[in-house]
Amino acid sequence: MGQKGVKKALTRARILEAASRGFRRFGFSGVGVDGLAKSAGVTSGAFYAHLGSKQAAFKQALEEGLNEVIETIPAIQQQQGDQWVEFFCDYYLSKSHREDMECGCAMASLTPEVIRMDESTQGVFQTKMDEIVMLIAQGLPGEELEQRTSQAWKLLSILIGGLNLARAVENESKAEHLAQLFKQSAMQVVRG
Amino acid sequence: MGQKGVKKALTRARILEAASRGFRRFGFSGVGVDGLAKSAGVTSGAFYAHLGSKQAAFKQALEEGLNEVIETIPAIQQQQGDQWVEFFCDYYLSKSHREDMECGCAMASLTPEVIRMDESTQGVFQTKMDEIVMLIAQGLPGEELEQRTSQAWKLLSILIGGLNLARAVENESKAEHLAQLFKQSAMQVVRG
DNA sequence: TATAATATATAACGATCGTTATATATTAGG
DNA sequence: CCTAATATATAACGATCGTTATATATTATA
Repeated sequence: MGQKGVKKALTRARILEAASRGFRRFGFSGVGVDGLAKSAGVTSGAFYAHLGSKQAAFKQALEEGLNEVIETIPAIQQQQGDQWVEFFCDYYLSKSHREDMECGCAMASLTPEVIRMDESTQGVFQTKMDEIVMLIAQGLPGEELEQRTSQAWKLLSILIGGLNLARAVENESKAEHLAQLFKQSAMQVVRG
Repeated sequence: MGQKGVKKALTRARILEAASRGFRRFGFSGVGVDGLAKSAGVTSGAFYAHLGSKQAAFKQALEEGLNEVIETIPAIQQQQGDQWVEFFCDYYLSKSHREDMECGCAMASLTPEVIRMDESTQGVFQTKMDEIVMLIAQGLPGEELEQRTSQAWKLLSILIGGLNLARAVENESKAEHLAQLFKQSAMQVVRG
């Protein structure tokens, strides 16, 4: 294959990245294939050649977006040590993350979309979320894995719900205030 | 005015109700004006005569949906007494509520949509959410109102995030398991 | 360099989008 | 009953929707 295959893979990655950003920012129905292709610097022909269909593109964008979380969490755990949860919550509810839907965490922006998707796409979501929860649980203090898994799910519900709530609030200082509250709430879950 | 005005108001209510259900189920961009009008038993002409535009319809549907919450919470508080929070959480994360996006709580289904709306619509959201939080805070135990207000916001982030997460999970028994977890988490917030 | 294979663009499809203008029922007031 | 007002339906607008078929570049191989 050689250079050609590499270039093709790069183009596919660029289109998928653009689709991923578009879906996060505008939602599945809020953006069209032409728009997604255009923001990747190609036309719809290339979009379909690489990703198959809009639905298939969403599924792949979802998978890629959750994979990003799966790669990020261990990195944070290693970098931050015992304080990783606080660091993670801080980042998750930070102003910059609140303001950047397009490049923000796929869990927060795509979960409401997944609800309306077909079984197969929901299957991808479920598999990847289980993986994410496992990684979080492994990094939590405590003995019983089951309890740490429960804590991880609780943590996610607070972070996802909290980020969406804070994002929906127009007033910036109010959003910041809420973010602080939700961080407290998240940390409380971890402490038992 | 008489009978004519009454009939008009009823028609408007029917169209708004249909719009509200459609937006909750499919999202703002996931459903069209023709579809909303049809499910109200009218055509787009009547839709525009009564609600003005699709955006305006969303705004009014949002307001009506949050008003429903504002009416429901005091009713539950009065009916259930001290146990009202548990009852509320139970209902909020119940199977029937999970399965019924169309008639379910507007906070959960519309918050992700509000993020993408204009400032004016976000203003409606903010005003109504403040009212809801106030009602919840008034019904919580504890002395300081500020702390109870904080608890109310935390409660909402868990319920909204939790409901969306549980809804996105295809496996029913897993969804039920998560719902139980999120209920625990919600109750923990209230207990301090 | 000629040819085969592949990657992308272009063009078109019918369908639906949100919206407006106009036509047609229906009702209220004289 | 007739007429004015009002409520709703119909029809059309240009735009965009997701998708497919075809044309055109570009590249690899021989």
